[in-house]
Amino acid sequence: MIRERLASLVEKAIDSASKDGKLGPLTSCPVPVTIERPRSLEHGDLAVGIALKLAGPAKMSPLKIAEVVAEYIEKDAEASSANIARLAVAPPGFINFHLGSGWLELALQEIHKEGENFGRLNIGEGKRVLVEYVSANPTGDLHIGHGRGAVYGSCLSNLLDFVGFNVEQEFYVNDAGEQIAQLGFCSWALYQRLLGRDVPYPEEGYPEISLKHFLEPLVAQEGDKYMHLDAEEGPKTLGALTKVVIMNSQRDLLARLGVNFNTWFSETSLHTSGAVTSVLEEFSKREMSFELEGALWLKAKELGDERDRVLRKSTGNTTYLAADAAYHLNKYKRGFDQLVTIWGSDHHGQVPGLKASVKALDLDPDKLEIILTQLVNLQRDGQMVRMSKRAGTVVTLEEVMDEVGVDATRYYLAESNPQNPINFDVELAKKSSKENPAFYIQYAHARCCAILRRALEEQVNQETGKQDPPVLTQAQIDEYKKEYVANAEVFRAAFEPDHEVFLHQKALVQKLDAFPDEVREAAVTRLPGRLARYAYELANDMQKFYEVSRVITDDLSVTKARLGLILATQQVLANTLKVIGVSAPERM
RNA sequence: GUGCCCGUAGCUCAGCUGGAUAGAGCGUCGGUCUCCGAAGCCGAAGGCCUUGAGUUCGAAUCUCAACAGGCACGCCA
Repeated sequence: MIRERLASLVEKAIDSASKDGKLGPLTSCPVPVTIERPRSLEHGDLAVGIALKLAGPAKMSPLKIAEVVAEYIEKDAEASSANIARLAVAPPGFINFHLGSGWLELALQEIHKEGENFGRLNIGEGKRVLVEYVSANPTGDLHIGHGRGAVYGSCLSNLLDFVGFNVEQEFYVNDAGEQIAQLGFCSWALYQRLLGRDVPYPEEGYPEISLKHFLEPLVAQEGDKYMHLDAEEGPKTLGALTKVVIMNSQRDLLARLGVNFNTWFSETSLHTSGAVTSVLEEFSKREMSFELEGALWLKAKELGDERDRVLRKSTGNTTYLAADAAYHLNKYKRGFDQLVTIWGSDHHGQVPGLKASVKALDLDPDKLEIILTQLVNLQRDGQMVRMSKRAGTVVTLEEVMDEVGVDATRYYLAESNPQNPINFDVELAKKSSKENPAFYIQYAHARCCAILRRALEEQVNQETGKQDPPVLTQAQIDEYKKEYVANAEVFRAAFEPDHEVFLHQKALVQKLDAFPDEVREAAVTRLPGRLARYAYELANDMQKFYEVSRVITDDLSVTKARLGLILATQQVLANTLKVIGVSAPERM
């Protein structure tokens, strides 16, 4: 908020200066003004590097431009009333602002006004967006890679919702084709074996050990009622049953991770409804496909792919791409304004094919955004854990969550950017689970709550040994909350003249104030992990503030002001944690 | 071989659309609780941003090349 106001002041100054002919050939500000945060405190609270960007078009030295712009800002009546304490030009051409406490008071008031909506934006304008992610085969346990996609997709969905999109989250169930047939054979064999019939287990199938825990409850519940089935019906029936068991287990596990879907879209339904055949007809109607050697091909090369792709094999079976094309056509037909598809990076080879099929159907390719999440290398004590599905040595997501804790797992996966590969060391994560960032942030939140509780609770007087009454009553707190909204000046008493102390206080408020900017940045770059890191920084600033500023004091006006600051901090921490899907406990 | 992703402190990661002295956490070492939660705070050590060119006022950031790692290159899903 502060930055926005400042940016418009700077822009205004540039406009008037250029109209006065003070900026060479410029007649208006050609580039948007962005206010930055200087790294070093010596450079002030905020800075603008616009003069450096204007140097080219204005044909003047950046320093000179900065001086001119600074002069115009100082002339501006609004600027002088806006409580800028000091303004300085520094080489190579920065304009640095030192802000007075008035800005800070307004920032705090804003947070109290908005409450749980502080940081919420409307860049989505209510547009409907579908986020598809995880989309694992229902043939086994989810692993850490799925976990990453799940957490990323979930955080992105929360974030898009927070910035005003109407978000739906969908899991595409790959429940058709070869893999599910394999599941049928394996589960049928395993079913019989569990009930004592000596049949061989398919050698090429999923490892027996990775399927066993899904079949066991099934056997316990259903008993031997399917034992009479033949070699055709057995795999079909058991496959279908096992699929449901696995899907339920995936759903439950994801829910534990805070990942919840609106819809589970079945690939099979695309085949049974005729959507796949109809999309193939659509391709041929548009002359975007051709037959060669008994197979049906998509003319993908014409549409930017490096080669053409098979839609229907010479066996008559359709390919994965055909189903995917049908699926995405279905998404478009459902009327979303934006489609976000999140895939593991091992599927990046499919991207051109999918994009080509979208173009071939004359759908708007700009609506479809495909985001790839890089792989997670699972380590244990620095040693790479080789993941082999065949050997059954996959470490499941559930095991990781059990070992390192749900919040820590979620935070760790949320924090990283999807395009970077990450190493997840289970032992390290476990070891540091007491000092991990998720804990630290939650601790800061709990501490804010503790301060409020402290104010409301009776205290044992250390000298007299008797109970002292609470410093504040709930009625007073309620009264204060109204004041926080009504009058920004109540916060003035929170700040101290002592420079060192004030720096910490100011840093905290500035960080709070930056939240909406962080949200915007995270949303447009599709990097919700920024907010995870922001939460950590905010927690850090809160702790530093806490060290030097006593909240509950004898001075009621100071107590009131600082409590307002603490409540604002708690609010923003809670808002951030909500987006990244980590719980915000009141005590721990 | 081709395409995509990546290479920043001992380890795990940030670094926004090129901008001021490259930042955190963990780990290491040293301080700090008669006082709102010490799961905290303060300080120190730790860097040829893989290498080499280029673009420019200015590059960890953009371009090209090399080197190293990962993934994908099917009428598999």
